[in-house]
Amino acid sequence: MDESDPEASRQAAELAAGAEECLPEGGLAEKLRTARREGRPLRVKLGIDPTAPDIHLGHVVVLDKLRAFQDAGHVVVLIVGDYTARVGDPSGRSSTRPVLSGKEIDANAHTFQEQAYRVLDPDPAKVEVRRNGEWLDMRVDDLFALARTTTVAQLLERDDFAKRFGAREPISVLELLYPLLQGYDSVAVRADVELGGTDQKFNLLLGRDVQRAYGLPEQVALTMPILPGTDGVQRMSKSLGNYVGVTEPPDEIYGKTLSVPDDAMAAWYRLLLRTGPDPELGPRDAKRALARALVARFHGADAATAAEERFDRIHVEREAPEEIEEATFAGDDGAVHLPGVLEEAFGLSRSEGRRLIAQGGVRLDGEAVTDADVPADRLDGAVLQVGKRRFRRLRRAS
RNA sequence: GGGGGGAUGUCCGAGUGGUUAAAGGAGACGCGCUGUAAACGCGUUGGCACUGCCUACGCAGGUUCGAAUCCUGCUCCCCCCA
Repeated sequence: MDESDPEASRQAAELAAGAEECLPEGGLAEKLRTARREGRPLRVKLGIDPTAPDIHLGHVVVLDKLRAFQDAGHVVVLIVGDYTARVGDPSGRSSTRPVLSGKEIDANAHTFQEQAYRVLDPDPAKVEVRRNGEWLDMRVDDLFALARTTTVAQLLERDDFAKRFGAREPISVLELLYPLLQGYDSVAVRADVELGGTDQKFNLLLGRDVQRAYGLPEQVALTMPILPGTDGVQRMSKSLGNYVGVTEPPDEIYGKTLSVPDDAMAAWYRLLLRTGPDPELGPRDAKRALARALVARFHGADAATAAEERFDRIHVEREAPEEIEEATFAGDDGAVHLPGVLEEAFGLSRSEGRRLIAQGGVRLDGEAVTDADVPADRLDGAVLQVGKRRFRRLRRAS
């Protein structure tokens, strides 16, 4: 390899820091040299799925890396997978995912972009947003040409395909086509680098084959480690419900972070803060510091301090928070049936409310309620609490 | 074209005529404990002003004193052979 440009090698090492893999070996430095020679920035691609627009911390790991490329003067190409989404999810075993309308995709793409810009530099010179419908809405001849670039055996090498094929589980033809379509995106936008989680490794590498088939230079595939979700085991994902969204309020980000099992804490530190925990701190304080740092990142330092204070007040001191949302209840001067109030205030079903009362999970001004019927006088102005973290101040409806 | 298998509660999954609102697990929720919305233990987990009633096992009918379980038709899914 050409070592005449140590600057490129240095920048490549810096950009690949924290990545799981950066393939091929030396490819990134080579790309940087080429780009410099041609006097242009690298085009760094990320594909996004417009069916689940909310960005969570798992995305942030990849977006942070994109940001690093931007800061080094390169251009990020976000590809909204509108066309692939319109086709619908082919694997839908139990229920077919509803095919999104153009309007929904627009709305989702907009939301995604807005949230992604909390991490990315929104400077139009540094980010380009494209829809793959621009080029995937192709003629059948062109689709045939694309399909010819790859064999079924190649596609079946992908781990999850291989497993499903081995287990005699269904794989639709459309699913097999997905990696090709994604690869064609790289052709269309002339990607120099494509990012993704480690689960994307196959697709990113196949993109190289597709590019080569179209006579284009092959992209570098850069994969980032997968962030475990709040359960500490499975990858963070919206559908698994173990995610922390970047637009969530400070208290949610703080609390959810504290609920992460200790085992996963090191991964969160490494992937989200790019440091380790302070070795002076015990696990509890290390996790609190992590939670503060994450809230501060998306809401500012003051919000982080405030979120911690509220958390301590509710969970450590077991007191009601200072500010409580109000809820009204209808009642004359007699007894009020509490399950109805719970339904009104928290959206619980009445049966659920009854159960909670029976289990001592409902409190009025800190005292457990034992009877489903409560005098109206006792409710007005009182704090109604369900479990540890749901509070409402009651007001009689006038 | 032929043959076989399947659709059960939020999810996975047992149940093949009678204490079955439906085993078990996961998830969720509550209580206790605590270092926290962690871990662990216990409990709850269709709806309804609830010692009762209503609605539920793909959809629509039927048989029966009685059906998730049997029959008929329909819809959808999977596998094998060609």
